[in-house]
Amino acid sequence: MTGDERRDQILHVAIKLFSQYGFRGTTTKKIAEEAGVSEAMVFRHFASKSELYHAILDYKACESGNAMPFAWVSEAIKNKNDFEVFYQIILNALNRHQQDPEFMRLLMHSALEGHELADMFINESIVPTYEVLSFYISQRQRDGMFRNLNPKLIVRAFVGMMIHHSINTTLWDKNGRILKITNEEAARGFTEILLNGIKKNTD
Amino acid sequence: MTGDERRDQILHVAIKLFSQYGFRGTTTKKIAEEAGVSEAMVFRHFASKSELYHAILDYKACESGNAMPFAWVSEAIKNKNDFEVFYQIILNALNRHQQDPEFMRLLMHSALEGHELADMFINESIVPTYEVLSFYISQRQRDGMFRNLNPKLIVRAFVGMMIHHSINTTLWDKNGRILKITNEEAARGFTEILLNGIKKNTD
DNA sequence: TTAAAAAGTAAGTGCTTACTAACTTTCAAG
DNA sequence: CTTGAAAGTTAGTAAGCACTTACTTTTTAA
Repeated sequence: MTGDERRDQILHVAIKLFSQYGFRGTTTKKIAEEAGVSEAMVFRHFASKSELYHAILDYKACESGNAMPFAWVSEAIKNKNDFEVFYQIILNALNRHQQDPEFMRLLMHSALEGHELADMFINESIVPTYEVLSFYISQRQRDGMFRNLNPKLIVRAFVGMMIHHSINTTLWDKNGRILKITNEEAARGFTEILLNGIKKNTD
Repeated sequence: MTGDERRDQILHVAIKLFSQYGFRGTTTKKIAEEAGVSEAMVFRHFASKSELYHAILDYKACESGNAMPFAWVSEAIKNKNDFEVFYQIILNALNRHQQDPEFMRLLMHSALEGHELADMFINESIVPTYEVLSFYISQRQRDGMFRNLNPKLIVRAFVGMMIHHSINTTLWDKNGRILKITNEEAARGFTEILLNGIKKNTD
């Protein structure tokens, strides 16, 4: 195996283990074992355990960060298609989290252990969501379409439904013991509840 | 200091450290240091580190478990006072989590590390919430007051707003950089959104 | 007053950890 | 072929871990 291939393989093993056991809970020995090499090889590719963690940051930043947030709903935002705006954002998030459940765990470990991944995610994903959505909501309030609730509170309710459902389906209730539905159904249901909850009663 | 006093003190130090650094991330040496005793004293009171963890379980179970879930909203449920039912449950949860932010962290560490505290919490707190509320919701749907959405999905939306807001205020957005409101305002806002979101449009 | 029980400690044990030095194997270019 | 760099290993190191043993000090009750 070439150097780059091996480096990549070790990185992926590390992502898997860090997401399962956290940074502190993962040993370099275990990483080496799972990668099928000696521990010394891990340290040939990554000077230290925490450099390995930072390599994961870079990798994850490249993988998801360049997704140009909300470009794909800008059309719906422009057309003021309320349902489409919220439905697409939820559905996209649920699908992404389901495809990459490791990332959710990695994120939570990082948040609890106080590493940078959590900050990175908040600044690059959560904060923009709050900004874009609360701007859209206050615009629709000025249009007289939404009731005058605190826009940030509405976004928190929205993000809450979304994240909590993701965490449930990928972490605690994997087999759907409490609730088993498709992402489309969930996205539709949450969007309906939210929109009816904040719309002015004009119909 | 008497034996019981010392035991209690060590227990509380352990709760604080486990909630901060997780089970694996907390050393018995650190616990002893913070308690101002030698490490041997920790092992005199608790045979092992994991017995110490289980003592915390018992302690937390006694502290919160006997709270007789939903006794205090049974009146509102009987009277079918929708607002009061949801408002009281959210407000109570937000206040409890704010008073004891350690518990949220302990819970999340436990969920990620696969310890029993998370299961305990889910079975004794989350599952009953789902049962009581989805029963109430389907009853109100039969009354023709709520729209026919999946009751469990509604509860998930509800719990999502609640838990996510708690986690935000106690973990990530402590100083209210993203959103700063009182628990009463949050509870009122979430309840309004949810109820308007699921009510039949008869007004 | 005294003896024994309880509270507390110092100094370890053997194992695991992140990390390293010194060595061997593989393999493609000259 | 041969040679030299890259891929790989073995066998460590010092520090840190949960946990123990053998000891000293303090408190309490007869």
